[in-house]
Amino acid sequence: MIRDDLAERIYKAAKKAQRKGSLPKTEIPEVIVERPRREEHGDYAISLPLKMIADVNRALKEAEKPRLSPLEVAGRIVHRMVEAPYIGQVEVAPPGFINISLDEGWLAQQVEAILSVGDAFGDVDLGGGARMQVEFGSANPTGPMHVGFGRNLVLGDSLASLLAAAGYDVQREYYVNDSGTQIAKFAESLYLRYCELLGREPASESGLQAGEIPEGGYQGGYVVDWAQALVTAEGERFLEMPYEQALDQVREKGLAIAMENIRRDCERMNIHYDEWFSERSLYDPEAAPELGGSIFDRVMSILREGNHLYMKEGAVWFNATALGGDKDEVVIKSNGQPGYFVSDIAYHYNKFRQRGFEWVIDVWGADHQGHAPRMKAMMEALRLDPEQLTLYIYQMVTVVESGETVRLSKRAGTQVDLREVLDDIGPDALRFFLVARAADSQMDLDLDLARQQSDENPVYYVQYGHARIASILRYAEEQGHTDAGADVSLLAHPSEMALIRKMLELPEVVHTAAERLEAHHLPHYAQDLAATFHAFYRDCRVVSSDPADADLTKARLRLAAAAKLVLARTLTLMGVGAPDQM
RNA sequence: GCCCCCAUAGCUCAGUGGACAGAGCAGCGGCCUUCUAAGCCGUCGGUCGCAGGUUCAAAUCCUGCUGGGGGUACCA
Repeated sequence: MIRDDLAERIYKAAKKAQRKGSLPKTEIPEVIVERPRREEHGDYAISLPLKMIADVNRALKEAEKPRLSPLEVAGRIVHRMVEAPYIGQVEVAPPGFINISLDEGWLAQQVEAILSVGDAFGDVDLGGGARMQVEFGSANPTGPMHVGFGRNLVLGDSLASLLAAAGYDVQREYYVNDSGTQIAKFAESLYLRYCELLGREPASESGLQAGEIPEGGYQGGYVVDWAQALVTAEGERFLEMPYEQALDQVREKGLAIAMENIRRDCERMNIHYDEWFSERSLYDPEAAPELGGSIFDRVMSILREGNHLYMKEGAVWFNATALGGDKDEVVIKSNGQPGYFVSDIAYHYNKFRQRGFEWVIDVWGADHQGHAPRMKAMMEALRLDPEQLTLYIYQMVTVVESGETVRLSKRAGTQVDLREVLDDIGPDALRFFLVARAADSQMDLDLDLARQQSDENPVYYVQYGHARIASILRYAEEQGHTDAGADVSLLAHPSEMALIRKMLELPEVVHTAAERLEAHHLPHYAQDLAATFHAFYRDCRVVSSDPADADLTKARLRLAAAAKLVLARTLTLMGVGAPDQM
């Protein structure tokens, strides 16, 4: 990448200046190459001289030599710089910057370079093929997916795409929480509604009261709908069997409906998982025959052997505080049921020890942030490096409708379904909206505003750019133009150069976004790129009817094709469609 | 109380310790007889929450304060 190469050249130039005696031998800080805001400062700016100046003058004073200005330091570094084909102008600017512009002849050739790389343009090698997992979107399968979870889905999926582009071998996984208290409550609620619809009393041993969703149960209207589906598909047969058996079967049916809903929503969001991992399998000895028992059994014995467990008040606790956690955590509840935390331990044992992921990212909402310290303690207990697990926390989405904050609870049935919003504003606009905000700032989703502004969503601006290029290419073909034998060195117009420059930023954006786990850079770059294309469109006629322009037309068709490719890649990284027509 | 995140234009938000703080939307004024006007051009709009500190340089780092969100369960 140009940015890294430049950094190295500057570093070497500074070293050489020191060797040749034009600069004193001070320590050279890391060379940071930035993209200046202002055009007249070139394509890249280096402020190294300013960072060095204090040390340099201190050393000069000790040697009883005259002081230097940062500008002079910059000049002496530049003097030792080795040329490169991509380097155009190199300037020093007050107070002590080194500004570098790309060579325009080289820039023009990059159109061919981009086209030859094709769909892989934008890829960088940060990961070196390391096997990793992004686990995201793992909503409890006890109801339809809530719109707030859309943020989880979109951030997780875009991160996965970014990391794949950055050279990691990425696996996308959904953790199906198909065991535990929530599922049990959900099954009871569903069973109760089922009885109601059939006008029957719940089985006496259920302890349920007709018409009364139990404490902590699910009140949402969808439970009635799903119960109705059970009635339609299964009739009354669940009432003709013992309660325990009926509850089991109702739970399985309910789970299937919930998962089908979730899968459908993911499909619509253009999210495709490699694996749907069942929590229940952690307790199933047959799921891990090589362990000679369940994964749960295995981690319990590891924890026991590591002296991480103790008894208190009838429950088994994990001693997280001894490993730097903030508080201890219940592993086996006093009723004998395993708590969620032990599932997490078993799950991560499976991820790292059985499946061998080198790096795992769990995408969590801020409402789960309290678990982070215990998760790190868990890694220690499993004798794993805590650095291998990244807990990626995003702040909550609050939904505002008619000027009021909607209280969101799946159990109370007051949530806004993801599907509703998908129907309103569509997946592309929703994805773009959700990915555009940094994960650590909370966001308000004003549904009225979102509906009203869905036509104004910047995603269409970007997609329109792509469609416009497609249209130009179609038109060119109709007019009998091809880009065969094009000579891209004819490209020299400032708007052509600007477009090529912008395209070349994609690898840097991918690098930065992947390194910092910040997907929100993508939509901002996409808008920039589209704007640069629209400016090119304004200034440069691509398909000319004048035979004298035939060569330029060919060159510009190549440029347009490259721009189309880069726009499409950027949209794809966000999971947003790149239409050829609007 | 303690822990985490946030506060930048009317609104929604970008902004690697660097040069005059940006974008979209909203507002105002222009531009279609040639490849898509879902576009382009111009204009209006800022005590970067407040107060200190570090630095040659702070929206950015540190401390305190104010305001908002989340957490602090044998729920997940």
